[in-house]
Amino acid sequence: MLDDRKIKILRAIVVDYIATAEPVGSRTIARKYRMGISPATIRNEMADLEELGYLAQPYTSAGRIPSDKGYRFYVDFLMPVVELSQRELNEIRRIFKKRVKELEDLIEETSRVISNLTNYTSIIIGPQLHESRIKHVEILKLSKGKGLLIIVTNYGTVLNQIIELPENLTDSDLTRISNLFNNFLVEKTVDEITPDYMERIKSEMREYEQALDTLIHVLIERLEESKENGKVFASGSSRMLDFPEFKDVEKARNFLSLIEEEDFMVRVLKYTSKPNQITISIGNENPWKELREFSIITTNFSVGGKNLGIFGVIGPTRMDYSKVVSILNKVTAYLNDALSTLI
Amino acid sequence: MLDDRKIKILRAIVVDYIATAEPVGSRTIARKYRMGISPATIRNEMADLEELGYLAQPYTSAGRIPSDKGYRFYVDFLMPVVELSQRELNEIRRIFKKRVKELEDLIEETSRVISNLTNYTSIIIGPQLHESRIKHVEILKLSKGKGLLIIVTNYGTVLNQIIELPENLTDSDLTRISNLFNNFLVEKTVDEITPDYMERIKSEMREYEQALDTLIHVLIERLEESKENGKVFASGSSRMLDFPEFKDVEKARNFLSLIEEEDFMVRVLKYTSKPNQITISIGNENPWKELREFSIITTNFSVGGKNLGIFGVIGPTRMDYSKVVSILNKVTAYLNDALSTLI
DNA sequence: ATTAGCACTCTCGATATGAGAGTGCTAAAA
DNA sequence: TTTTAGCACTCTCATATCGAGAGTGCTAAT
Repeated sequence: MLDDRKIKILRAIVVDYIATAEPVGSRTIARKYRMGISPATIRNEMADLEELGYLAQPYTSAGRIPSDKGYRFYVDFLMPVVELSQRELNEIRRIFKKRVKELEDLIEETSRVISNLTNYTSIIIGPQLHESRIKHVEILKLSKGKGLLIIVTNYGTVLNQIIELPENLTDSDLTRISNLFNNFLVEKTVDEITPDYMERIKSEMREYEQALDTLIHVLIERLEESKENGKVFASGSSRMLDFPEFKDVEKARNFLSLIEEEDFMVRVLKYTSKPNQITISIGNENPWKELREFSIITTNFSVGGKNLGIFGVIGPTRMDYSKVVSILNKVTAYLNDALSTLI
Repeated sequence: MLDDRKIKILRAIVVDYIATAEPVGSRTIARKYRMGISPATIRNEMADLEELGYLAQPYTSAGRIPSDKGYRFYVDFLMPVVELSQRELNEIRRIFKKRVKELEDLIEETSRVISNLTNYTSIIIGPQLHESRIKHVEILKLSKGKGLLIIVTNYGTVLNQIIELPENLTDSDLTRISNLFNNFLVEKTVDEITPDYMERIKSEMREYEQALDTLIHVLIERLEESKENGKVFASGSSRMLDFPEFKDVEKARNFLSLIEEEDFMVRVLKYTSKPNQITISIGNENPWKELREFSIITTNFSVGGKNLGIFGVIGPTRMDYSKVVSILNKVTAYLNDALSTLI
């Protein structure tokens, strides 16, 4: 294990590098962090730390920068808990004081605040409906042959889907079918609504067999989809171009295309996050080589203990971990609170 | 007016510059575009064209590049109509063959195709509900004190809004209120639902006066909002970094922040577009100085002659205007068609 | 065990240089 | 009168050179 002095030096390097993005030299540390030992001694320690894998040197005779392992050590053992400033707190509160329209908007706003406060890119996966309960089902006729299937869940999420209806179906037929669906589906969780279960509806109403066939098919497909895939929002990807890490346009381009690939980002967030805790994934710890130079910090939000969605911050490995963690902590608390009173 | 030879030269310069992003010299034109006149003659003509404001010189003794006026002339008089390739046609058809879930998804997909095919950034304002008719209103109880107001329009768009309900309201109260709302609102256009009109509902049901008060307020607010503001989608902003215009990170950063500002982009699209035609706005023709170096091509989509939304492509003034116009034309046709059968 | 001293390494910014592309002008050719 | 060849000139851009500066590792002294 590292001795006390090595730890102090490692901490100084990580902190300084996060702040300046410049490789940190022995002289800087001695002067700026008042270690009480000479640069030469620090140099020796730094050589040790490099050998142990905590530091790296961009090129011979430059200062040192933290390696992924260095950041990991910092994150696990050294990172301070920072208090948010009054300004930051106000900004968070402001969002959650506004009256909400839809769940989705609240979540989108949340993503925006996180990005504003951290200056990194924020990504959020909206409500996943796994454990939600059906509140209401409605089938409406829009025009000849076209209808709209509407499903409402107890989280206030509304799914809808344009469907084809047999032209001879009357309004009262539709009402009967709607009622039947409601009888079968209301208060069931999305997970409980299996194709098998739905087969029973068909036997209830043989007369509409054909209409029900497609209807049920569409409904199941739609629910299946919403189980896993909440909508994805990303905010503040342009902010990243402020960091020296992206002064090279090629790198900026790669990062932005990555963010635009929603499916990929969903997989990343899902893989990275663990329920009810903040997880930090640093550089090469990510199993995707495209993310080798990024760190991802994720957490989830929930209501009544049920996991609803995931959000995360992505930035260069030289990330202000402690600030991001504080902000995520605070925002999650507010969001969970808002959700539980909202619903 | 320009004589024939000047026009030929101007065209050559615009075409070449759009393709290469390099200032075009007299020699290049003589060789590549086989004018049958010598570079010296071309030089004289180019000097004239510059004096007339159609060309500009990035610096003394570089080649010429088109000015905004030059592009404008090209767009108005010289631009060829290009046929789409089979590949491009297929890509467009593929999108519109898929079964649609919601109107919004179709629109989002459309935006994505446009960006894919043009390689520029595509922006789209989703359905504005001005002239849509209310199909159905539903008020559901989600939990104690919380409810959900759902409004369905004849375009299959579903608005929803979480609301507070008096705790003592029973389910049958809600049904009565829902029915009342439906009686008053169904088949009305969004524009027709004014606060005055809604006052009459209250007089119908004095017993629920307080509940109705907030309910009506929320409903009107929600409709008001949806009249103007469809959701905004942007696709392919990262693509822009491929253009040499953005090799400077600072410029890339500015562009991306611009795109992220949805409100601004909505204003731009609305100001730029004219109903039922493709409009092209070049560089300084845009009244916003932030857009001085960009061109915007917009058009709108509609169903049954009613304007539903706007979409546009934004890119550097050195834009492949004819290609973008062809693609927008084709996509609008397909989209309008899809919308009319969808609804 | 620590540190001063020093030679050495590497980057980075400034400066110089030359090739290349292109122009405008003049004078000759058509 | 119009076109063109020729040429001197301008400006950019890529490359090379150079020195300052920052930082290191090693050695020897403390």
